Amino acid sequence: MALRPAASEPPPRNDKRERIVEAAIEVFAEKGFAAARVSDIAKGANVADGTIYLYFRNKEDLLLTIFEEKMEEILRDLDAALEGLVDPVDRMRAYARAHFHQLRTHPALAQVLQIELRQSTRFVRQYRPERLWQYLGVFEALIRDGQAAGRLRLELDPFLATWAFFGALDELSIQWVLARKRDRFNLEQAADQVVEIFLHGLLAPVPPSPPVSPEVP
Amino acid sequence: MALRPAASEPPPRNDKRERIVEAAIEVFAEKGFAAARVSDIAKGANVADGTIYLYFRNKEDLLLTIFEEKMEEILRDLDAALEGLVDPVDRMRAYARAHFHQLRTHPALAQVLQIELRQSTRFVRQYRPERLWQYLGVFEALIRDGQAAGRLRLELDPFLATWAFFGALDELSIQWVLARKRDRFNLEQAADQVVEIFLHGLLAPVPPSPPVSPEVP
Amino acid sequence: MALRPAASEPPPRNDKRERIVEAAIEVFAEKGFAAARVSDIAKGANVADGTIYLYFRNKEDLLLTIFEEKMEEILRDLDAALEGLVDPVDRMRAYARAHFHQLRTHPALAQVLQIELRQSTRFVRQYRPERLWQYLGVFEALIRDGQAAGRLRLELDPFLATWAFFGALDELSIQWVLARKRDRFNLEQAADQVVEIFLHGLLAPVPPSPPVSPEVP
Amino acid sequence: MALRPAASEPPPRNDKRERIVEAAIEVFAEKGFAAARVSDIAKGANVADGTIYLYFRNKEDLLLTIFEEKMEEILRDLDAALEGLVDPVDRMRAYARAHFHQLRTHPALAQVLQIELRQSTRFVRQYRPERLWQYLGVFEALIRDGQAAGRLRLELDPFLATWAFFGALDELSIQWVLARKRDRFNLEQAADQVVEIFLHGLLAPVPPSPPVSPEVP
DNA sequence: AATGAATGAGCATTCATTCAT
DNA sequence: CATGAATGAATGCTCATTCAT
Repeated sequence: MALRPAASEPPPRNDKRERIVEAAIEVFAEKGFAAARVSDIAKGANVADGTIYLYFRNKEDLLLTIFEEKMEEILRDLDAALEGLVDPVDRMRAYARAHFHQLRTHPALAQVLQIELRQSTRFVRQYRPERLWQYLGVFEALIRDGQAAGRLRLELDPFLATWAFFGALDELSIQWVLARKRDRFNLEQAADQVVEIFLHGLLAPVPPSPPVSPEVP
Repeated sequence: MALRPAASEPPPRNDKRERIVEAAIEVFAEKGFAAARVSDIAKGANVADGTIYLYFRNKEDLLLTIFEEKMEEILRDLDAALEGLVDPVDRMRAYARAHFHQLRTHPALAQVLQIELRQSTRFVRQYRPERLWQYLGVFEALIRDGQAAGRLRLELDPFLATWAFFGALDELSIQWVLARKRDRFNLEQAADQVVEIFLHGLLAPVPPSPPVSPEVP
Repeated sequence: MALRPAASEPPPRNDKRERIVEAAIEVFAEKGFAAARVSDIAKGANVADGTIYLYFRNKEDLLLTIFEEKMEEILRDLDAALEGLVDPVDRMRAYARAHFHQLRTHPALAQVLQIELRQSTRFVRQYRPERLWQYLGVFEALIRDGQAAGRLRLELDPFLATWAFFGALDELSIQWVLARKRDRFNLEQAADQVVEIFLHGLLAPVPPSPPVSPEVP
Repeated sequence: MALRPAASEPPPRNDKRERIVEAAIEVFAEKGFAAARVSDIAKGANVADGTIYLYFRNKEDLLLTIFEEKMEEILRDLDAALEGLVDPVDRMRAYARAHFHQLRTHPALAQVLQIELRQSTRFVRQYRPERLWQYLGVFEALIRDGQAAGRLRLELDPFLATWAFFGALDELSIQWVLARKRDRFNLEQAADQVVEIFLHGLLAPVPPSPPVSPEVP
């Protein structure tokens, strides 16, 4: 009698649903949301077209589901990455690295979240992406904490700073995703530079006030 | 015999073409690129459907044309805004303000450039947006100049810094475009804060090195 | 331990089958044959979708079964209603009343037999509704008997008369079924009037031949 | 050289629309409304599928349009057939003959109006078939006039009588339409018999009161 | 140049039916 | 017998684009 292994992991309870989601990520990434055919996704998942509609209301629901479920995973990873770090500077760096690490390890998903999701009118216009706000909220909290601790400047609006930081990461992400030669891009280094900019700014430290007196002989 | 007035201003050489472009901006902004019907644009421009195809290859070409032509205007405005400013800091501030000023004065166009343009698979994937690079190039040059002049830190990659800065502006732009209550957002202030962050960073200035406790002998 | 009552009545030998038929009548009547989903019927009958196919070949077979089985009941009722009546006039009146009584007491079934059944291409075009002919045959026999007995006019084709009578009843039935305010309609009175028309016709009796001779003094 | 008649009738102003209607009648009659494919109709009319939607909202609209427009023609023909006839009996006979004449001369249309139209949920349940009421109204008025003139019995409800008469005609029409061997059916004769029944009823005239047996002393 | 009627490719979605359990 | 998850065929309709006038 075949014993199931002492339930270490629950067996893929919903094999088909999972396969559909994964296939959809691939197809959306490859062909774009609008051009993706439901039947392509079904083929990719090795199910019948109609099966998709047992699990998802329609094609767009599938896209939004990818966002919801994958963001949840990403949020968990982010929390794990920041765990134990208290210094805002450390947390900021870990945040940026986690963002880019996710990107590198799941490029198709990244493509979907970065590009395709925005093709959904409903997502961009009507949907309130709670998970995205949680994601940003982690950064915003980090800034507020840093301000409270006196480590970060009080005169900067945490809300603006958060969007600016996210925008910077996001733009670089998009460029990386779109870049044909992704190697040209060092994501880790990019993460560090962005953090560096946001921490210290672009300005060169004021040179030790060059002796004002002219070099007149 | 009707004489044309002594060409003081070039007569609106192509009235219809212009009307189509403007109508397209409005319709794309309102309904989104995918949902916008060519016949809606034609109606808005007061021309027949077929007329659009005398001036544009297809619907997407119309979108790309909006990008090309409007970016050209925007670039001219940007150049004008930076004219005479030499200090990288001044130029950076003027750049951000010009960016947001454009946004406020042409919200429908902003909506199209920020949101709808990205719905075009071709734009995002195949098109080489030369004009966008010019736009970014102005900022990149500014950084290189600042570095050369010793005003900006040399260890930062101008390319990364440019994308990061543009991403920050862009993200805030999107949020402003999508925000229902746009008043809640002060664009001028946002511009200054973003520049402030990129110049000085988020870190609070190191407190004037609290007397390190004297090297008491 | 729950004992079944000493089989006074044969236990509903096929509970499920019966429930499916009744549910189908309700669903067909409410949503129409075409719009009725098999799963709706299954839900109404509290069985699984697949169970329906253990008892019926397909959805249309279910409709035809309703016709067959219910017509059988209706025929029994009709026979009972005419039992003992020999005079063609009495039988005709009883026939019409039974027709409309059935209508009033089983409106959902009436809706199905009157309206939905005709939506079935197969029923209308290919099916030879034996039971319907039996139903009509009762009337036709009644006419032939009446003719044989000298009570009814010989020059009228019993076949045509039967269809005409049935058509009259049927049209009034449809109107009653479709009428929102069914009360406005008195079915018993309608039955009597239809019979009256078919018995005596619409013509006013010739006035007692007004004394042909002029009232000349 | 073929001269067009001095613009007596406007040339078929909308060739395509007309062709679509005629093709739809044929296809609906042949395959039934539900089974009729829009592309079949388009093919029959020698137009592209999409062209149908320039003239009709959808497939059902096409069906209802057939009803509306053809009933209008039929009503005109009916009026013409009754023109000049004043006696209710004459009018009744002409009505029945016109009904069946229409049937014989346009069997495909008859099939659609008799059978397919009833397959349209919307027609049967929601639509108020004004044209049908006009058609019936002609008969109802005829009865009222006859009653007013003392020719028809006052105690019969004109409304019921109308539906009964229409039902009789309609049922015979359906049988004729469905009959494979239509010849077996003599429509003119059927018309006359139905009228005969509705005028005089089925009852044999009371035999000249057989000498009630002599008043034997 | 301008028109707008006509075209027809293209695809998401439904739901009756099946069949492994 | 019963289940209900899975199947996949089948099609009405839209709308970007064309082209005869």
